[in-house]
Amino acid sequence: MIDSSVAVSCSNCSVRRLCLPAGLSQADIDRLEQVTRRKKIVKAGETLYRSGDPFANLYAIRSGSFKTVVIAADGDTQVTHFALPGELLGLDAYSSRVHPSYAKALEDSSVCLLPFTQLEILAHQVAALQQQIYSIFSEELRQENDILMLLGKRSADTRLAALLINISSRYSRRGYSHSEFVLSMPRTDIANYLGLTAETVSRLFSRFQRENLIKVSGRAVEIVDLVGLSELAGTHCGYDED
Amino acid sequence: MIDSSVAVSCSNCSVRRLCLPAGLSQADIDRLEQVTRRKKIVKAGETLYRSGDPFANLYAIRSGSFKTVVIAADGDTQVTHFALPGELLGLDAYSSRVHPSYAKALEDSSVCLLPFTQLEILAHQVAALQQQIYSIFSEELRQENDILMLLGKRSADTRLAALLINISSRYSRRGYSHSEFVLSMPRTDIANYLGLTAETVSRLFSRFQRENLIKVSGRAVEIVDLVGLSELAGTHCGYDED
DNA sequence: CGCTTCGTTGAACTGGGTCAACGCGTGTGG
DNA sequence: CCACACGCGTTGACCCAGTTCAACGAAGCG
Repeated sequence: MIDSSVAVSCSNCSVRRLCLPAGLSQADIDRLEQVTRRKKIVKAGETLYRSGDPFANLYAIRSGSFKTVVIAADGDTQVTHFALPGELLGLDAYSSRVHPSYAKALEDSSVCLLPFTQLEILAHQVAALQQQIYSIFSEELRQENDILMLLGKRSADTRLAALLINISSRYSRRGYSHSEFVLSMPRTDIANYLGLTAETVSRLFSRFQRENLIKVSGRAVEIVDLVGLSELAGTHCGYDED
Repeated sequence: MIDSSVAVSCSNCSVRRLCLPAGLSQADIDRLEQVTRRKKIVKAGETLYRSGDPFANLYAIRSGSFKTVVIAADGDTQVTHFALPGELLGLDAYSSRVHPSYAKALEDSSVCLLPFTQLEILAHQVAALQQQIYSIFSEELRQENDILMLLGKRSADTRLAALLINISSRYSRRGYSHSEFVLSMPRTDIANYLGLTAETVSRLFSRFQRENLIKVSGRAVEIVDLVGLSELAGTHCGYDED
């Protein structure tokens, strides 16, 4: 499973500016690389970790994308995140020492393993890294607030609009087009994430297209009227659009 | 606003076992107390911090309760937490250095101020405290997952049942009865939190009483049939029932 | 090819929202 | 000390957004 031939250093990793704190010296980066050397390839549909797995690593996504899913006692599931390159998985496992959710690759993906105990030790020595960890935790909490807001009281069209804008801004953040992208997840996952049904999501895609907000062809999306879509979404949940 | 006469040491604080990591030495506790000496009284309806306030402190609730609320760009609000004694407020403000939500006291309350920069320094010196901070962050994320699950696909009765069980277990954790308690928040806040309307919540309280799951009288709740209520809630979201 | 998964669309149904009335407690001012 | 108002909770009647059920086309894959 673990392919060390994939090993690429942090300093030339395509997502480095998202993973690394700004103020790290070259020496610090070198030390971080010692900790993060192991990479892993995960094929589409494979799980990165399962619910109940012992917590050992955080995972930084280098390429591809994942969904994280929690399973209720009655077997019902809830998609809690769509994770894109440069984002971190596994933070919610620290306190219980067990992953409360599972992460499944939506497409062929590669991740960087961050053994948390080693990271902890390094963070203890490098203040900037420590702060970066706090910052990631905190940012994660803030984003959850946005999702709560979305699921709490919003109509179906608002939810989908907000998701599209969110994903758009996250793609643009990593340097890709913010107006054209290919969703890596099926409609059912989008529906589950938004607390809707796949049918409703499908109808909304059609309606958005009819209203000239977007163009859709399967999973390929082009945002035609960003302003209109943002208005629908209510501007909040725009996250950080650099 | 800040009343230092309220100052009580951590070592005899009634919620200490919730705030403090297990493995702290007396010397470490003494040092922590240096950092956490300032207390604040917040009357019912007053805000502890507002959305947009600069991030300076975390707040540990000593007594009373709070709701945290995020405000969307369009002015719509979402209650994201009900915080009870022993719980921590303000973690989501670290990354942006600004509170993304506001916290309002649901009843007369008192909190303990934790200046984060000082806490950070201390945590750097005391590993157990560092781990406790990670743990609290992580636990917070895990709990958000549960709430997401709730708002995602659950019916109204399931949501309310899950909230009641959640609150019950949190009260029992701090040593109070898990079967009888007084909700400190109005119906409208419960409804907002659960993504429902006050009318629906009210009807559900009535229905639960009719079905002999609970007894309600205004905000006073007695859980009559915990098993039945748990089944309705789907067992998930039971959190930690010690 | 046939089979399965995915997306779309239509038609009918329903859970929860909306609107409106009312009751109860509390606080306030005459 | 009472009258009145205001906030909060409850209940009823109606309605609609989104679900459910079902059919069907398209795309990926053995």
